[in-house]
Amino acid sequence: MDKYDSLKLENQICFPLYAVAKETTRKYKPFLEKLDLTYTQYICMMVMWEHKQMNVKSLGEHLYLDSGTLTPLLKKLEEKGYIKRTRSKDDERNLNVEITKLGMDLRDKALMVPMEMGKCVALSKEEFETLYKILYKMLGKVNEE
Amino acid sequence: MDKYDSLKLENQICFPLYAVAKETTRKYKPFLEKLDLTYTQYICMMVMWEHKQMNVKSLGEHLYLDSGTLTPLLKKLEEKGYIKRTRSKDDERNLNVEITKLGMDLRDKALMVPMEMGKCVALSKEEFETLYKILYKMLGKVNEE
DNA sequence: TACTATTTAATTGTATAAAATTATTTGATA
DNA sequence: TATCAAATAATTTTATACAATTAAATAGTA
Repeated sequence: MDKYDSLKLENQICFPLYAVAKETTRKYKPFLEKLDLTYTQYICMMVMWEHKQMNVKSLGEHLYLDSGTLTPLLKKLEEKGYIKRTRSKDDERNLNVEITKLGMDLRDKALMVPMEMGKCVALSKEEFETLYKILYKMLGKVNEE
Repeated sequence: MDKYDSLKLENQICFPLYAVAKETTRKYKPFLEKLDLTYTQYICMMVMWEHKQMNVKSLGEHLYLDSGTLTPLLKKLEEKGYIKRTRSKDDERNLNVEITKLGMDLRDKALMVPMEMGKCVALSKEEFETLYKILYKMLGKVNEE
């Protein structure tokens, strides 16, 4: 127990958070490759599958990402043909993102992803729920103020 | 409850993991700037403060990072004067990383970081410990196989 | 010993991320 | 209405990350 204990990796909560997030994302790769998606593109498609249509700002709020990340990412998704980007007529500052037929078709193939990933996460139902609650609590707290 | 529920962000554990890790890392920035460190450089220094000396491979195992990330990062830390990089004489494949006097001096200033960050994480002692256990369990599981 | 396989860093290429700045459009108001 | 402020994406810059490849050194072995 010395003065510098607080600076040890093992005493920090943020390090395992960082490492688990990174390793988990990495685990997605083989499954997402079959859909020609990266992890960030995948979570973006998840929002689009559900909402069909959304502007960049809202998308960023859903995903905790800003336009610096989203703009190039959305251009790639558009190149793949999964979404369409158009300026809103009501307010030309807004860029509207809309899912395409091809994008919607991808949804059925994507069902395999959470199913396969579920096998990789070795948590009980209770642990899953506990983790879920704590993370969303942190997300609320980290974001406030 | 429909067929596609598993593809909603809110039903996935990996998304809040990803978001919390990202937002938490971002919270570090103002504190780490005072030390002229990024988050990745900081966790790298944490290992060096504790071990004083270590090769790139071990460092990567501690941090879950590979040479593609570490090589440029370590060069930057060397430029700042916090570490020294030298080939091992026993085995010239190994690059030995050693902390410098300047690097060790940084340790006292760094004590402020976990202290300040502690205030930002709104978790009870119990939640902290529960989260800690679950994350390390996942780290074990995600990495095995 | 000569040859092969393995280990270790470094390099290359692609994709995030975030902060800061810029450009355009819209809203507010004097 | 003219001007200023705010909102929204895009751009620029810097720093990760990781997969795949390369290069060098070492270990193993016929």
